Amino acid sequence: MIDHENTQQADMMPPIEELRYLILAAQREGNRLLAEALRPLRLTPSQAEVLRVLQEHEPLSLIALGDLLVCETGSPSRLVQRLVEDGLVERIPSSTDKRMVMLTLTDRGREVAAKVAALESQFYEANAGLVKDASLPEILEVLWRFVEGKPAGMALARRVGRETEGETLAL
Amino acid sequence: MIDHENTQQADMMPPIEELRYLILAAQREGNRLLAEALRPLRLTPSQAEVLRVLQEHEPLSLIALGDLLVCETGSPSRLVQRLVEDGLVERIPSSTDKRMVMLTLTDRGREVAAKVAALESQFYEANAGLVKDASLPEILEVLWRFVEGKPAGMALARRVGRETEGETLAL
DNA sequence: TATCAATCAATGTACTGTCATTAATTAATA
DNA sequence: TATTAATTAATGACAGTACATTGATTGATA
Repeated sequence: MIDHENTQQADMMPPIEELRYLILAAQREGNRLLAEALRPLRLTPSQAEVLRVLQEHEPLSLIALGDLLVCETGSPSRLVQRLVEDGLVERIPSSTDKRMVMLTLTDRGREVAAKVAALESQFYEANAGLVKDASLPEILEVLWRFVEGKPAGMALARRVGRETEGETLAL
Repeated sequence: MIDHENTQQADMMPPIEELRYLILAAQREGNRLLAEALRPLRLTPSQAEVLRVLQEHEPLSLIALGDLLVCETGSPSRLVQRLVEDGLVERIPSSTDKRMVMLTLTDRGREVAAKVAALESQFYEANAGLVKDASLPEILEVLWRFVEGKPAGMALARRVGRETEGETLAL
């Protein structure tokens, strides 16, 4: 008999569905924690990601920034706009290609980015205990398989630090 | 010497940060895939979650629904509003408590919910291959540890199907 | 019963995220 | 060179998400 609808264990959610919702839940709650930690800096998690990416890769055009962000797919114009208004990021029209805008951190942007990095380190340390070192690689592997080739996965692939090796990227 | 800032492997992202962004990326891409699959039904993933929860737990007040949703924290008034407008959900003012509104699926809502369930099954089957059965329990455990006690985690805990056992819940 | 606190739903506000479209510019091709 | 296609950034539209507040109702307490 097929365990289809109403057997003894009826409404038991299948583990794969459980995984889907756990990923959703973890993302939401992680974001909440991070948002709270970032509030004193008056930054949202997405804005913080922009600062951190610029910190490590500036100068970047809008499209190049977008290719490094996990938090957004399209062109992050509006995300950057607020950071410019807040004096953390500077937009310099490219002289060679009049379509492009080059983004750099202001001095204040650099200071704030450093604070973000420190906050994030704290956050990671606080939560490192939840993951046994042994299981971490397996978890990473599964998640990588799911996102590889997709926009957010490709953005992350460009950022995990294998840039200098150059063989796995093929941008 | 502490591997602090600029050694050989300088900008290597720590695995815990990699995990954070992988969870973000997986959530985003999963949502995108699901949104695409749901488009023929003219439903968003959040709306689909409401239908599925109602399918298994109706009737529900708005607040009780909110306590079962992973996709949202507050009261899902507006989320439900669209489903009512589309004729999938019905709102019946409670007679015993005039503050409450009881939500049920319409006949069409039940049909659509069944289609959603079928689509989701397809989605899970298509992606089941990514997870080795062996590693799934470990992954679930890690994610559970992270979300437990938090709103989204509690919502999910109420839904994974251990309701009838009753010992792990303590709502 | 009268008062106060808690609960439920709704709503305002701001920001996020996705998709589609537009305008300007550059690159490719006839 | 002239035309067409592709690229870059910006923007409009819409739904989602978070947090705070409001108004009505109910429950608890004096």
